[in-house]
Amino acid sequence: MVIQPVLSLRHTIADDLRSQITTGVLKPGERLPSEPQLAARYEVSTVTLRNALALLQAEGLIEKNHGKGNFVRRLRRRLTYEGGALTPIVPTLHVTVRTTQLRAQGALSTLLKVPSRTLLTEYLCVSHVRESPHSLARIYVPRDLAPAESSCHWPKSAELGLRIAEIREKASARLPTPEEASTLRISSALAVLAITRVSADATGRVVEAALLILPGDRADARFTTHHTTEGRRAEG
Amino acid sequence: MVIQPVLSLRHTIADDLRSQITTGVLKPGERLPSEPQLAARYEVSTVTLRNALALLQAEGLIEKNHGKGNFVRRLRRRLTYEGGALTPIVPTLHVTVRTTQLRAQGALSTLLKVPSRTLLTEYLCVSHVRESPHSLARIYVPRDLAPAESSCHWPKSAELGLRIAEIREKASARLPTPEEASTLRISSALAVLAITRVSADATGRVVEAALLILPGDRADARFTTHHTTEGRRAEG
DNA sequence: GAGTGGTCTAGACCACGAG
DNA sequence: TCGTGGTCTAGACCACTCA
Repeated sequence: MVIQPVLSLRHTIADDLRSQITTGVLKPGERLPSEPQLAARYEVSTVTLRNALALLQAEGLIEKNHGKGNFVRRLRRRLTYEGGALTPIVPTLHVTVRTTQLRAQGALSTLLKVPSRTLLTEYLCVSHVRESPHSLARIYVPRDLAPAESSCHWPKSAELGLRIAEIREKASARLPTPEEASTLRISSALAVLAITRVSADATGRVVEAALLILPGDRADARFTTHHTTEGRRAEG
Repeated sequence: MVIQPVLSLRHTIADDLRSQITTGVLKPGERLPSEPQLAARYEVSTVTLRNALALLQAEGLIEKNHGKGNFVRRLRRRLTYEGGALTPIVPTLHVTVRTTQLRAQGALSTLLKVPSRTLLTEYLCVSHVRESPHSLARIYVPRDLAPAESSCHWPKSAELGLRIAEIREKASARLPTPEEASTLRISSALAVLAITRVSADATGRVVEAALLILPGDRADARFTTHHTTEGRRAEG
């Protein structure tokens, strides 16, 4: 028995604006009337109107720009991260990479199964789709496995992939940190898919660990598992 | 260059309360002072204080109860959904199941690859950990594959699992619908992990489709992929 | 400087829970 | 009935963008 409360004002307003967006009355890229104007139109306070907009923002329908206005988000193609694949990000995207040298420590050394203070190379990657940031990745590789000259891209499957025998991926949903939100230019109320990916070679040595952040409104992750003849059990 | 703005009041207050929770000054299960009291203590308006609490709520640190107060959430063991496994939910959990007969339609018939109006059995499952709801699943099975007498549990691996040759899982992050939030007793600001799982037999026939909702603050999904000898490519 | 969104205030009134 | 959180108001002032 689900109790259905009377819709609050902000939900009513959000529903109205949502239908205007989905029916095309408000077009992608278009600027909404200013908040005081909308508040007057709906005869509510600006606070209530802003609460309504916050709902749409969390759905990824509108985008707020301080000093400029609220805009209907252009429909972005939903991208799919392919789990278990040998390259972490769809290679057709434009990617900005920053390489840093650091030493393993805390959770990072646990993830990579290396002692503290082991030399690592970090690749900080921001992928873009048409000028707008799309996903964020922090990739860690033990220093002795990272090609020395890779200053503008991370090791490709040709370099590291052949070693990989097993990939473990852990997916979780959460809200972005303020840094992630500003890097990806998303609302901090929009859920992100956080994927921790650990790749190991045949000996069990971890050759790569990656932390991927995908905005929930435009990215999925897909995983495929094959079961041969009798159901093979996953190891505990 | 990340711009670091001065922390807003609500963030400052949230940070203070967060540290009180993590250091144990506020203990799990404990009730926080009332909102007017906290507002007076921090010398802010109740609106601002509530905004601070909303941040903690989205992190899963506190729980709001209308008419009772705000409570520190008891630390719940983080559960892991095992991707690719032959049973959709950890079997040790207590599960409430409701069975319904319906006909395929729209997205559902696409998912199951059956014509519209095909007879289906729906299993609506709510799993519990110690009296509190933990995850939500809607599982659909073609009627002719569902055991007729299964009124209180869905087909087990012994019944359906042996048929399964391939499992495809799509994971996405979003905010819960109001219904999901009230069923799972979570804040509607807390991200959930939504997993769509389609299992097919060796002939490619879909034997089960499941929609799983896992609260982001207490559940992960884990996927393991093995690559034999030379890197096997995933099919497009 | 004009217009926009971002944050905050000091209240009001309603809905829920428990005694 | 009383204390709690939920929603809302009508302002104020600050920060950002653009001309």
